Amino acid sequence: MGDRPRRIAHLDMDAFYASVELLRYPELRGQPVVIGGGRNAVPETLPDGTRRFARLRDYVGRGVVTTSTYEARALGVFSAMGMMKAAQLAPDAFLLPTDFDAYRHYSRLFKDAVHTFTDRIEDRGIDEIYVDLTDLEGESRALGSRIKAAVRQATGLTCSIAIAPNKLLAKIGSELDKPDGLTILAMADLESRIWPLAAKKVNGIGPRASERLDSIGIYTVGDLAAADLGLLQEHFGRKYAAWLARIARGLDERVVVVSSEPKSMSRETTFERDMHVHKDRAVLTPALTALCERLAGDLARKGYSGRTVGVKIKFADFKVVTRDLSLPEALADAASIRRAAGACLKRVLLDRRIRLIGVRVSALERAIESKSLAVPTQGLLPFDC
DNA sequence: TCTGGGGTCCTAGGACCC
DNA sequence: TCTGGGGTCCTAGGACCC
Repeated sequence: MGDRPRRIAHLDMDAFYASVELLRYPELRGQPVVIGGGRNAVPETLPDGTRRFARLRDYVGRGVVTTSTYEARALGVFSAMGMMKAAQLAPDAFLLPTDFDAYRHYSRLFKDAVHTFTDRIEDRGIDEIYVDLTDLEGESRALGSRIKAAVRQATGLTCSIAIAPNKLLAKIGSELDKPDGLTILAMADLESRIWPLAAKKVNGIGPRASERLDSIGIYTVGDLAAADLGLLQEHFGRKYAAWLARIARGLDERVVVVSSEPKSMSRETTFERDMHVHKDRAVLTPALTALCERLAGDLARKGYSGRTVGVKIKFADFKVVTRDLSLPEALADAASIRRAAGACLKRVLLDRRIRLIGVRVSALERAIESKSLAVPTQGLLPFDC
């Protein structure tokens, strides 16, 4: 193609899960609503046709908030917050269960709508995408408006879009005018619009890096741009320091990746209470088997097998250990995964109560004809020790 | 009343091979 | 009695993202 400057859009659906729920339950519009309850949060339809909703104060368990409406966010309730803590902040907020089938449906609708403009789309999960608009005609703002209108037409939902010279700036930009935002960023806007932002607003600067930046007096992207490279290298290593220096200048060459193959698939579960390795064997062993069965179902449905099986254990103190086992041939069936997982588990010192167990299959290959591979099962099953 | 589930990528050491 | 050096695979842990 030509040497036109790149034009990259980042599109982010606004409060996606919550907004999908409001399509279904319009009477909750304008209310604080939290998504993340279990089956007991399913609304009850009364004889007169009105619905009764669960309230956050009624929640009991170890779940976290998946999404909340802007009204709930105003009360301090955000994604990933423990539900019990959220219930303290907003006891009267309405609570709904997650319904991933519905969210996947709307995800398909909005992505299909954008596909009518271009196929240069990178999937970034259920509610966001990058779009390479470089080869499209039209001024950025007009193009952005048309895409937003198409998404709204297809789904009834709003999204926020930023169009910028690269993915880094587009991603940051889509947050700047949420919800229902449209932001156009050029390199010339770096100093006025990006440098004032907290460093952790940058995709790739998480809680740990952010904390360490704070500790050396770097709070904003502008601070980062002004920082001495040597200082950054001392604290973050050569590679990450170089990356930090580049992003502070708004530089990012990553391309929009239109298709990719999965690298791993996994299933995990957190128990309602921490499990005792011996006393709760009757819970743990079937739970592990069930995870292997669900994982085998995922692999079969998507047509993959894998050569490496791994287990994950999170103890009551939140310490996580993993064990991997690579096999001579790819496998995909539940019994083989279960045997390999059992072999992995024997290498874990199970000396504390267990909060979570998980199973993963990686080194994936497209399963033409997946063979089941016998892993030697000698001795006791895990948890039976 | 803390802290889910499904992913990706990076690092780093050791084994093993040439 | 001096111990080089790639390359690749495997494993474990951890940061980060949605």
